[in-house]
Amino acid sequence: MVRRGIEKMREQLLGFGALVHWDHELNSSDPESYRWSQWLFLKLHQRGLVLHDDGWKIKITDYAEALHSGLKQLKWPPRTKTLQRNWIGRREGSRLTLKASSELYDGWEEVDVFSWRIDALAEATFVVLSPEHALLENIVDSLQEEDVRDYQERARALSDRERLTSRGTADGVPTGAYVLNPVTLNRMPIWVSSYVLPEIHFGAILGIPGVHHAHKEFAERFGLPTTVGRSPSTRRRRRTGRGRSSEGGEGRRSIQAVLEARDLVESHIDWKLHDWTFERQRFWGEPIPIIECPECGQLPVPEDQLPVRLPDVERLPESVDGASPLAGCEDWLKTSCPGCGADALRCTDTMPDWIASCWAHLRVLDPSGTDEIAAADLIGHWNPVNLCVGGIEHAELHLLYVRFISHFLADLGVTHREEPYRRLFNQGRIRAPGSDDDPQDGFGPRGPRVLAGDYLDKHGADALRLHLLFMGPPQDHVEWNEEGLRGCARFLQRTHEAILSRVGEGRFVSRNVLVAKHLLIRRVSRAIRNFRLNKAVSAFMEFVKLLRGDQLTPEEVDRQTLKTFVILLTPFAPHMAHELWEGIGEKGNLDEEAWPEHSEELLQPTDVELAVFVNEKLVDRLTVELDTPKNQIIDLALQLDSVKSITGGKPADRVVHVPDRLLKLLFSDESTTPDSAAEDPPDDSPQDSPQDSPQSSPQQA
RNA sequence: GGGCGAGUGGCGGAACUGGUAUACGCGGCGGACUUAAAAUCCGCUCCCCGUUCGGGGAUCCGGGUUCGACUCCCGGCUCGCCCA
Repeated sequence: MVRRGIEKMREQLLGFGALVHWDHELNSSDPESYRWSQWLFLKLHQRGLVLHDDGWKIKITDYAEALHSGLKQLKWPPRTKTLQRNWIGRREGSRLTLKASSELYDGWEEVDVFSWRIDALAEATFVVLSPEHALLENIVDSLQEEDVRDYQERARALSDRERLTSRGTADGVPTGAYVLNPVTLNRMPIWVSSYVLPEIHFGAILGIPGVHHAHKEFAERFGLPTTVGRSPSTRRRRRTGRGRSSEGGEGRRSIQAVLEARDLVESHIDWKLHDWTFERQRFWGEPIPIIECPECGQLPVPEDQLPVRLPDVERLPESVDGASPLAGCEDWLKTSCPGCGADALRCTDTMPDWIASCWAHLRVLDPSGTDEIAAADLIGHWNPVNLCVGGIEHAELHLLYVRFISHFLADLGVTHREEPYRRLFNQGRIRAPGSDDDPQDGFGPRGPRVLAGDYLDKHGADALRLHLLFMGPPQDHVEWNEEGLRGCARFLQRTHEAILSRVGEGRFVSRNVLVAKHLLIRRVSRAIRNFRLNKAVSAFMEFVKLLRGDQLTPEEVDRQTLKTFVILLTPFAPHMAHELWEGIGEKGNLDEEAWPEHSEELLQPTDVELAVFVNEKLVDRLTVELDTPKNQIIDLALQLDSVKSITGGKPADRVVHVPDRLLKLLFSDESTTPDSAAEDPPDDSPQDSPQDSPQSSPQQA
């Protein structure tokens, strides 16, 4: 089935005129290919980056700092970088160790909290723990114990999303326990709320209602104190949001120093990023190359025994109790321990599908090599990827994982660059109309599909390509519509006719044609550089329109212009371009033609048309030579009939001149509106016009 | 709930660093060719008022900065995307 899908895809790409290096094709379902996922796992395992407690995890958090700072050098869209940065969630602050106890509890427990506003510690009034917090085992007051148990039970049923969603209305229960505020020595009550996730901030939040709005809401809802009785000196600190003012900074440092001396606090960087859950219970994934031996425990599969293939099965085994279906493949499951040779079992978990795309950009360089992921010289030459094109939906996960693995491989010495993709472009998706209305009905996971093949047959590959590009800026999501497709097909026909009918007609090249040609080169090249391909298509359309219009005769369009046009068109409509290339009698290989360059000098006009404004009104246009001095332009403008009819030939009170663009003549009210001037009260308004001349009746011109 | 982004004609969208809003295409209307239709070609097409000239109003809404704002700032509304 996979093979059939690939065939189909390949057929469509060919039909679409896509240029693909087929000898670099990578099929991640091929064991010889997915062995590299397993190889990678073994390397991570070797370096101690694989964790196994509740499940398999990869310690991506070891690379948090590198992934955060590595973003700086990348030429990526700013918003994608922001998404990454937020996802990694670096926050500098302090880890504070507090003493916790309760009425009936004998002694003190320690609890760590994170805060980036330790300077406001004196204003802290409560602490909230996540329901999973270990401290809850010990110190919950017996009166509250049942409530807390219930609450923990309920929280377990919620997804992280549901827990975070409740922020504004976060619920919670008191524990009856308290911590001591080391500055004020006040007892601060400990609460439990599902809003606090166990991975973040040590699973404990220090409630400072005076600083954090959300804390204030929480405190008010449950009748917790929002201020401290006395007013500590730190209250003076201004609310500067980020706490970047020198005042706040100093306050923070001094308190920090005092607490540090008492060993209660230390600088800490908190990350939102958490370790990568690296297991799935699916059949279709790379098996995690681990063998469980009753004697030796978990051992990695030796590298020379890779790949661990998926078993050949007629039908998928049922998955029992949420275990992987692989647990039902007995022959596959049973193996021998690589350590002692005894009977042992394979790990039945498979890897997440993100993993293959973490190394694919290296493997495609050398997909048939058997000894290494790719030959070192090829990696040296091609890595990192110059440009990666992918949807914005990959901004967090894929791009984070591939960067992590790339950093890791650089540490291993496999590559010499940490970052995998130097440049990134996020293209949008094309959605079928009404995607959100009926998301059921066996459509794809992203809504109903639009099948390229249907349209290829109808109007041809070139028309479809142009239409796809012309629908909108490539970085935006657009809704599919077929309407414009005919327009593109029509454009191609007109182009065909326009070019071929001019073969052999040209006698010379006029300046107009030359300018149009260079303008086209500039527009198309720029559009490609900026990924605004829709604008390139517009440029072609305008050029063909000009060619066919009355303004140009066939005699003034030389052969070189036709040739240039065809070269520019090639990446957009390759089939048409090749046909035209032959049609205009060119023999060479079109694909090897150099990309045309435009001349900025030639596009510099000798005359420019200025817009002439009187106050806010566009009144006329004035054609002058380039670089005509301002005074001269003003004189010319004042003599225009259109201007005189309004101003009566008076000089302007003020002039704004934007070279080569516009000239704006500003008059005070009285001089342009005779009626209102007459009605104006005698005492003069404080309008400060430079030349103070309220002659109230401008004559008609 | 959070993060991010976007709102321009009937529709997709142009507008370079704040400087003539609506390029290009679709759709619509009118015309040409045709026995007729399709296809093709030509013209018109932001809205309102007056016959053309013309006048007024429009870039989601409300403020601000500026001679000048789709563009910059503040507030609001709506929609979209993502959330291991």
